Amino acid sequence: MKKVPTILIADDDANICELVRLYLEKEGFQTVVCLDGKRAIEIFREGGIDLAILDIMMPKADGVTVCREIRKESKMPVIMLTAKGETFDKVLCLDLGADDYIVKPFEGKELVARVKAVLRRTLPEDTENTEKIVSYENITVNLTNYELIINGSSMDIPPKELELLYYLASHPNRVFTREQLLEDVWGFDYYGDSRTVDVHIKRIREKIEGLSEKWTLKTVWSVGYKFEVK
Amino acid sequence: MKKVPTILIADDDANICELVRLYLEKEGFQTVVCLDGKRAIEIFREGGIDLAILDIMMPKADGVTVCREIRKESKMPVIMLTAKGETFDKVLCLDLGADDYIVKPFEGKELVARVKAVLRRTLPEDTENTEKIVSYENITVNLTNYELIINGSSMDIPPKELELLYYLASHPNRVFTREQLLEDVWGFDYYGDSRTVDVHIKRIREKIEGLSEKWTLKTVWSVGYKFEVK
DNA sequence: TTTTTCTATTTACATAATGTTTACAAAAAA
DNA sequence: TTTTTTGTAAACATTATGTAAATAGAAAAA
Repeated sequence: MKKVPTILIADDDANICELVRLYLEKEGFQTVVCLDGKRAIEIFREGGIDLAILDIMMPKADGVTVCREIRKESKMPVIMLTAKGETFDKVLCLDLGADDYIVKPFEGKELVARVKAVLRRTLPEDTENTEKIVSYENITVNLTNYELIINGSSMDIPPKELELLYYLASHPNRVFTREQLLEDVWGFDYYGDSRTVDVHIKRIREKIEGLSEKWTLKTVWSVGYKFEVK
Repeated sequence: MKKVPTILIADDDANICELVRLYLEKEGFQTVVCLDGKRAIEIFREGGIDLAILDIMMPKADGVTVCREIRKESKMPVIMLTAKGETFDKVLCLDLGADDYIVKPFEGKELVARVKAVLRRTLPEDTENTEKIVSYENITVNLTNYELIINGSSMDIPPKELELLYYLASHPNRVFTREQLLEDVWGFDYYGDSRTVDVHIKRIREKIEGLSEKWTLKTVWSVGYKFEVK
């Protein structure tokens, strides 16, 4: 359900690259590393990058140039890396369109926090503006606030059940196989028993069944499940 | 329809004052100049100042003292001026609450850039200068006076807890992750343990839970916390 | 129809994931 | 100094999740 962000790391110092890579991968991010600015631009153009960490001082094309280049073509978030004492203007940096900057030497904690903060501010903007809410008659499934409201009162429901319900409800009347649900709700890299879906469906039903004539969680024999709306 | 920011310059060296004044006025800022710390405090108290540039070494009251005095009463941005080689601890400086510091001798470009950067970071917050008060039924969280009033009587609560409560209460029913709360309540440059949030939530709950049916601090499993209002 | 086979539902349980509380140390304020 | 606030780590508690097995139900075959 949640894609792992891929982060481009560009620094001519291989040790720094390695350090940053380790910190980020420990947090579950995917990383791509390169040692000069020219290569960084190539990788960026190939696509698939969610955030770039650019050293200011790099051979072939410095961080400022790379950042400017990226900004010409995209709003992808950028964090600049700068050595302490290096002549560098942080204002220039932010004016360039960089989203944040980190001064070397830095702590892992700080790096990770800044990366996460920038991603939170930039990535979710698409999803934050389109609130993840789906409603029918007297039911509202709100994935933004993790809320399930039926007949005006909010109900307690565990996250996975809510996600599953939201997924089904946001594609009303469409049947999904257990495998599809596992892939779409649990994630492409989830390797588990498809009976798991059944159990979750049951648990959701306990909470919502009989509360409306207009909608229901229906079993489609030998196929899967659907959220049926009349 | 943007008001021109007024900047207070305090330095015992009249030449420096003049230099700073010229740089800033060239950029369209309004300025007020004074030569010692005591006068700086007076001018600050008279109001109308948007940012102060304070030399650390000044007669009557040094920059550190002035900054501390200002911080007692307001969040007005402050930039410290320090001579190269002067014994000075930039950490102390920022801990004081200063927003930035500039080492003499400086270039006009740098000065202007830093002033603009600080204003950009701080002014927009000030524009939300409507009183920071939020109320529901029998609870009033007042961040302006650091007051928490429930059922008409004011309760003792430490500042951080109040800030957290205020933040949550001012976005009712919205879930925040621990990371978001750390960033928004503690500040973007805080890199502490996210369990810290839990502990603060617990401490707030000890003080406010059970005092109303209409609102509560709710845990949203695997997500974070929210201030729920019915 | 009856039987068989396949599929879904339910239950119970183990384990994993997450939240809460406590205790204490460090930092800040009084 | 003493007190209060704040942050951290660890023990503890709770909730969620996934799996397996037992049970029930529907469709297909005899």
